[in-house]
Amino acid sequence: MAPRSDESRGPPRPDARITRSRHALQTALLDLVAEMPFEEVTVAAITKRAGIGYATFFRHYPTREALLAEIADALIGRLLVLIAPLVLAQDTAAAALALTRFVDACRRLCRGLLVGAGDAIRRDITARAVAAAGTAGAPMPEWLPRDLGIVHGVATTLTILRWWLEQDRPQDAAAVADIVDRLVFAPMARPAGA
Amino acid sequence: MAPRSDESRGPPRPDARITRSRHALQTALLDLVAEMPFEEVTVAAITKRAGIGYATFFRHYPTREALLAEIADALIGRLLVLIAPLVLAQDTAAAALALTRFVDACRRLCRGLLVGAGDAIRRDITARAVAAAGTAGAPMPEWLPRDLGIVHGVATTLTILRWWLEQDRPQDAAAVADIVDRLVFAPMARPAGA
Amino acid sequence: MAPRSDESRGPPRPDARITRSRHALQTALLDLVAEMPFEEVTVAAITKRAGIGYATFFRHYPTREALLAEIADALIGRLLVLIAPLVLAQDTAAAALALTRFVDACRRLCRGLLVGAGDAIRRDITARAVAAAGTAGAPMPEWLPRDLGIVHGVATTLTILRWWLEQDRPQDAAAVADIVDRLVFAPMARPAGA
Amino acid sequence: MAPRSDESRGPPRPDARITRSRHALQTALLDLVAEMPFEEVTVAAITKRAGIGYATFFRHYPTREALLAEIADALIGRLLVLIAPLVLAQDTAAAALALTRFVDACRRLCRGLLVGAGDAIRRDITARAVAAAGTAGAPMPEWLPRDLGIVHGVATTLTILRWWLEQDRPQDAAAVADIVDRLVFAPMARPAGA
DNA sequence: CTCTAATCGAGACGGTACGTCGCGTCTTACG
DNA sequence: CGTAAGACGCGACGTACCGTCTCGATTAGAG
Repeated sequence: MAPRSDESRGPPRPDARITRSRHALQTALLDLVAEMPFEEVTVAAITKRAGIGYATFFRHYPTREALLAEIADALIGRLLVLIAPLVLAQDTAAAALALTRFVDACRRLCRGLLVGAGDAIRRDITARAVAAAGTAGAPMPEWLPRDLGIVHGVATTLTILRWWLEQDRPQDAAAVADIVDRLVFAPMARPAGA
Repeated sequence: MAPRSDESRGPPRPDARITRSRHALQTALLDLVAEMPFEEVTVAAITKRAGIGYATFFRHYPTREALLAEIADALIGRLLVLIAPLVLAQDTAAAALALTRFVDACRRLCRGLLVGAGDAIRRDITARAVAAAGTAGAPMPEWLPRDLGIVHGVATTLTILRWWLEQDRPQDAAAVADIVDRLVFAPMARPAGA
Repeated sequence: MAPRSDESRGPPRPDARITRSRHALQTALLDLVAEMPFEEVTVAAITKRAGIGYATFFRHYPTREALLAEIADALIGRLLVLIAPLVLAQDTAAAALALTRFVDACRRLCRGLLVGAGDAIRRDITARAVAAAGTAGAPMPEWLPRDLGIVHGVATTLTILRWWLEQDRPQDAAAVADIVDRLVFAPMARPAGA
Repeated sequence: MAPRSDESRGPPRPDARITRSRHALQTALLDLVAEMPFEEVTVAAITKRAGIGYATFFRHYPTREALLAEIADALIGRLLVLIAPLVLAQDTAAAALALTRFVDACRRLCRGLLVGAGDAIRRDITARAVAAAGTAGAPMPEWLPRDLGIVHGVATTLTILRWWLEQDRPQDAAAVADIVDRLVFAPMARPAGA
C-alpha cells in the first residue's frame, strides 16, 4: 500500500480534484486581495469564496502565505523569462520597458499583489524575486556587493511599480520604464569611477 | 508672577504618571523588538515587561503600531535635523555620510526597527519618514515626480540600511554612505539629459 | 488631636459638602434607574449625572448597592411607620390599602426600584424589608414558621406590587389592596384548621 | 426502513462532539453553582471545570445565563409533567405534595439553582416557570388577573422552596407541601366571596 | 476673618472578565 | 473508507468596569 507515495516525488499524479481545488483557492485569493489587504484576508474567507471546505485549505497549503507564494512565483517566473535575456545583454532600457509592459498587461493582478496588500506580502514577493534574480547571473560593479545589489534592485523596482499602480491617472509604461532605468538599472551599471 | 501661567497653553499638565507609563512602554517595546520580530510582540508582553497593567496600554496607544510610530517619529525627527541642511545644500555625499553615521551610532535601536521587525513596521517607518521628508523641501529633477522621488528615496535608503545592519561583519559607515550616495542620492540629482 | 473622632458617633458634623454630594448621588441613581436596569448603571454614569468626581462616589458608598440600600431604607422606613400599627391591630385590609396607596403616591420611585431594576436590587430591597418587618412584631399562626412568614409576606407583596407597577393601564389602589389582602395577609392570618 | 429518517426534521445532526461539550458545560456549571453564587461563576471557571476551551463556550451559549436557562428548562419541564395534571384536577394538596417531593428528590440541584445563586438567576428561572405554567391551563378565580396569578404562584412557590432548601434541618416534604398549599394554592382557588 | 484641614474634581492606574476572531488540528458523519 | 464539513483548543485582541490612588484646587467651619 502506498496511499501517499507521491509526497516524496515531484508532481507525479496531478489528480484532477487537487488541481481544481488549488486553482479555486488561487482564484479566490486573487479576488479577495483585489478587495482588501492581504493581511485581512482570512482562510475562512478564501475557502468560502472558493466554495471549498475550510480544512481542505490546509491540505493544499500550510498557510495563506504559501498560497500567495505559489501565485507570486508563477508571475515572477513568467516575468523573468522576458527580462533575464535583456539584463544579461546589458540592455537596461529594454529590460525596464519589458518589465513595465508586462506589469501593465496584468495590471489588476499586480495591483492586488503590490498595492492593496500589506508589506508582509510585499516582503514575500520581494524575497522570491530576489531568489529568482540571484539565479540569473546579472553583472554587478565591484563597489556594489552582489547580495545588496539584488535586494536593492528588486525592492526599488517594486517600490516604483507600486507607486505607478496606485496612481489615479497612471502614466505611460515607457515613461515609467525610463524612471526605472534611471533610478535602478543605470546606477547599478555605473562603474566605480563615475 | 503667576505660579501656573502655563495653564492656558497647549499641554498644561503632563501628569507625571502618564509620562512614566508611556516611557515604560516605549522602553519595553524596544527591548522586546531587539529580541523578536515586532509582529510577534504581544501587548501583554509589552505591558508585562513595562510593569504596567494590560488595559493601561490602550489608554495611551490604540495599537502596538501607534506605540512604535511614536518611537520611530522621535528617531526620524532627530535624523532629519542632521541631514536636512545637507540635502538642501545638495551635498549628497555629506548627507549620506551623516545618515550612516547616525544609524551606526544607534545601531541597536535601528536594528530593532529595521531588521528584526516585520514589514508592517517597516512600512510604518517608511510612511513616517516619507511624511517627514516631504516637509523638508528637497530639490527634485523634472523627470522624477516629486511624490515618487520621496517614496523611492526613503524606501531605497531603508533597504540599504537594513542590508547593512543585518550583516554579520558590518562594513564601515563611510563605505555604506558611498553606496547610498551612488544608488540613491546621486541618481535622483542627475538632470534629464544625463 | 482627633481629626476623625466623629466616625464612631452618629452624624456629628454633617458637613454641607457631604450632604450635597450624597444627595446628588441618590438623585442621580434614581434618575438612571428609571431609565435602565440597576445592574447596568455604572458608577461612572452615576457620578457623571450627579456632576461629581468619580472617586468621590467611593468616599461615600463602598458600592453601588450601598447607595441603593440607603435609598430603599428610607423608603421602607416611611412605609413601615404607616402600616405597622395596622398590622399589629390585625386590620389586614386597612394595612393593604395603606400599602398600595403609599406606593401609588410615589409611583415613579417605586417603579424604578421594583420594575426597571434587576433582581439583585429587588433582593436587597426584600432583605431590608424583611429585616424591618422582623422588628415589627407581627402575629403569626402556629403552622407558619416565623422566618418563612416574614420572607413570604414581603416577597409576595413585592411581586404583586411589581406586577401592578408594570401594568400599562394600572388598576385602582383599592383593587390591588384587595388582591394583596386575599393573596398575602389573609392566608397568613388563617388558623391551622382552616 | 430508512436508517436516518429523522434527518429532515428539527435537529438533523446532533454531532457527538456538540452533545459532549454541552453536557460538560452543564455539569460544570451545576458543580460550580453548588459552591458559589451563580453571579460569581465566570465563563473561564466553567470551561476550565468542563475541560473545554474558553471560546468554545460561546459557540454553544451566548451568555452564562443561556446555559443556565437550558438547565432550568429541563428541570421545569420534568416538574410540569408531574404536577400539571393535578393542578388541572384542582387537587391542590396533591399538587403541592408532588412538587415538594420532586424538589426533595433533586435537592442538591434545586439548592444550587435557588439558594446559592443570586436573584438574577432566580428571575430567569421564574420567568421560564411562568412561561411553562402559562401553557398549562390552570383555572383562576375572577378577582385574580390571570397573568398576576401565574407570576404570583410561581414566585411565591419559589420563595417558599428556597426558604425550605436553605434550612439547616429541613422539614418533611409533606409539611412544606401543606404550607405551600395554604399560602399559595388554596388562596388562589378561593372564590370571590370568601 | 482668617487659617487649616476635610472634601472635592479629575482621571490615571492595576486588575479581572468579557466576548470576538483567526489559526491550524482533529473528529465526525456521510457519500 | 476516504473526504468535506466544521467543532475544537488555543491565544491575542480590545473593551468595560471596578475600586484604589495621587494630584491640586476649593471651601467649610473653628479659632
